[in-house]
Amino acid sequence: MKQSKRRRLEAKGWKFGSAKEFVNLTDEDVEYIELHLSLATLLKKRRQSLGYTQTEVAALISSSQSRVAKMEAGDPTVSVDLLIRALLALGVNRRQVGRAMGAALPA
Amino acid sequence: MKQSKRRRLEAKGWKFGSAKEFVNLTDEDVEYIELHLSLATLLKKRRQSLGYTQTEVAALISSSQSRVAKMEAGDPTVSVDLLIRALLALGVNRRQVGRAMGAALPA
DNA sequence: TCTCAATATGTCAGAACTGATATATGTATG
DNA sequence: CATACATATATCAGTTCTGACATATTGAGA
Repeated sequence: MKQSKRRRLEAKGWKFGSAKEFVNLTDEDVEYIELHLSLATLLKKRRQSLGYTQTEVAALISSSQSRVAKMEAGDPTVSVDLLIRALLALGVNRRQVGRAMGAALPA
Repeated sequence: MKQSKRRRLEAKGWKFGSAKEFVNLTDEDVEYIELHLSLATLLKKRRQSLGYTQTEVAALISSSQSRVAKMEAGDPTVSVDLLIRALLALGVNRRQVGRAMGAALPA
């Protein structure tokens, strides 16, 4: 896997295994992170296309603005479960969620 | 939504809101549960097609046989994150995971 | 520049999830 | 039937995730 891709992911705060000098991501790890980021990206796009603020979305899903911000930022402390629940709350169906999961990441 | 579908889901142990007399699932809740069960089904099929036991899969993903059993059974205490990580560990890529998420449930 | 709404970042107690363990229930084979 | 292996179910302490809160940063208008 590409160095550039690693750095892009690490910048979000993702860290695996021994963070000694250099992170060692397996292909599965990368697959998981990219999937996570794909959902984060969709959430942000969906919210914006609906014209909602993060605060409004937070209310919709009984969460908080700060957590919605973290969701959209691809923060590692946010679970895929939460991302999916947020998307469903914004009217995305599971087929669309699945589609997004497999989509290529924006550069 | 159909009564039969509700009962099928409730049987797995899924409960929402006030369990007073009758469960009240929103469409989003159902969408989430079905997505969850779709992944559980894929995991079981994938494991079986690879000829692994639950114990072997557990070792692969640093988990336990009992948790793998719960994963495959669609137990509500299993997160979608864990299901996805298990699938990735069995060589399913994120596109395939996404595809499965949107698939119709077996009757 | 100042203001203000939106978004981002850091922290933490409580809630949810996890692996481990024990044990029960299959389900074959001898 | 017993033994053996696979799977299911229950429980629980330790870990992770969560909403809430505080605060910082950004961006657009006046």
